Amino acid sequence: MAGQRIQRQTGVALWRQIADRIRTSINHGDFDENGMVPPETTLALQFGVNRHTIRSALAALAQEGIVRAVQGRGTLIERKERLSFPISRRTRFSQGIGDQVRETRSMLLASGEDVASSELAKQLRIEPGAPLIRLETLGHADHRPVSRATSWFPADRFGNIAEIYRVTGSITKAFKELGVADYVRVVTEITATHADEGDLTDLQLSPGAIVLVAQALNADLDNVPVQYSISRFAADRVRFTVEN
Amino acid sequence: MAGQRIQRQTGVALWRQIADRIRTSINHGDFDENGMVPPETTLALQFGVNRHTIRSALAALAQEGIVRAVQGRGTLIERKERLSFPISRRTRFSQGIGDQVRETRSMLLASGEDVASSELAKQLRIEPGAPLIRLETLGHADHRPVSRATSWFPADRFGNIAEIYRVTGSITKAFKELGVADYVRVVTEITATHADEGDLTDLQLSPGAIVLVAQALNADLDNVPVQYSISRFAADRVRFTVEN
DNA sequence: GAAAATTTGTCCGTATGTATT
DNA sequence: AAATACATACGGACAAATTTT
Repeated sequence: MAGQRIQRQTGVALWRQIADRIRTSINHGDFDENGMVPPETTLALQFGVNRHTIRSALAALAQEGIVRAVQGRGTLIERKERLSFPISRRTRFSQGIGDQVRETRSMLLASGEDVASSELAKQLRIEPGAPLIRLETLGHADHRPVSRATSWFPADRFGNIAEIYRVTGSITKAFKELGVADYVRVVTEITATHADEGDLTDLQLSPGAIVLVAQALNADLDNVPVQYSISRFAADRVRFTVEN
Repeated sequence: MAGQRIQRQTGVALWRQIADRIRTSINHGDFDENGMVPPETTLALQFGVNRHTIRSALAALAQEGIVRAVQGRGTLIERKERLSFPISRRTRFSQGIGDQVRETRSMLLASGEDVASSELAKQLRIEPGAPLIRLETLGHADHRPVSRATSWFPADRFGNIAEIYRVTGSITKAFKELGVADYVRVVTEITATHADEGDLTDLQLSPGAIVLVAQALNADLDNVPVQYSISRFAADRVRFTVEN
């Protein structure tokens, strides 16, 4: 790992740039041999900064719960994770990552009624202005938040999906109760952007963090659209895989 | 667009957080009506900062070529773009986006020989230590850089692919000359991270910018792996679409 | 065309945060 | 731990260019 250069006077403090890179390295498995981060003096040399600056970066990571400094021993890696989300016709939140974590949980943040915008109407193949149910959910894996999603459902078919979801905590189960035995992913659109205010609080991120945004359309087995959703994933914690 | 809150003392300067949000809003089409950004005083009020801080943010965006300030008139939006990259069995760089831009171009930055790491060997289904050809390429669309990629090919089959690519500027054509009539995408892995030093120069980004990273495996029609590549896209300029 | 209002550009000074030594 | 240098953020005042009245 040679010449990790860091840029000055870019509006991002050196300690934060370094913290971001160390976090990435940890998730990439660069320090797996020892289970700990290199000594502060080594890192200071590598990044070309003073040891105090490295200490600020490690303090930030310790605050996030990613590392833990032990006097006399070093800085231990507490947690590393990047969950793999397969994207396929059968994409679901919990099933795909079921073998990677011990516990997945989904909670309802809010729900309400919207009218279809022209964009939503086009996707769901309904009339603009038609009533929709909106669900805002937060997905956890092993007690860590990984994604927040907003989903829209045609109100005529799924008028009380919010209540059912609140009880079951699963879209798949809610669909089943409402007569949709199965559903498939039609298309997924993936972009990346900086975390907004809601991401920072809901996903417990720090400013400058990255979110992967997946806009997805699901349809029932008759190919009638049943759900359009916009999900925002903490980019540090996930990867998407597309198998063809 | 209410209450855009901004976080202080997080290691990320206010002007950079604000610049990132305005860039996102521009790409999202929030200011399409006038083709310009709201006045500095309005933005200062919205973000709850001094006008000077807004000016720093807009100066950064002007530096990127995204906006242009005109005294007395306002701050005009110069450019917004997000190319759509379909990911499927038939994924290629130029063909998928061919209808979105006037000109695509690909250039060879560097080439060389590597030996297969354990990870690369596993992906390409060859022995670790086997010789590989490495190509580093830069993809342009309409004279703007959009992606930089590093690709590896088994040297026994594709010993002089670098030369052929240098002439043709196309992986597909190079494969054809080397006896691979057609090839398909086996799997794509998508992550997002902050731009590194190479991204900043090659893709003309500013620090704190985001890159979408696609790690892809291509195989010939006998399902023998022929290429493993890691491509880094300027996240502001692209979106990936997965059709199932 | 002239005046007023709007909007960006530049200058001053002060306080706090960041990074090095 | 303390001193130093630079970046960041704020506040105010005024100039310059453009649009509106």
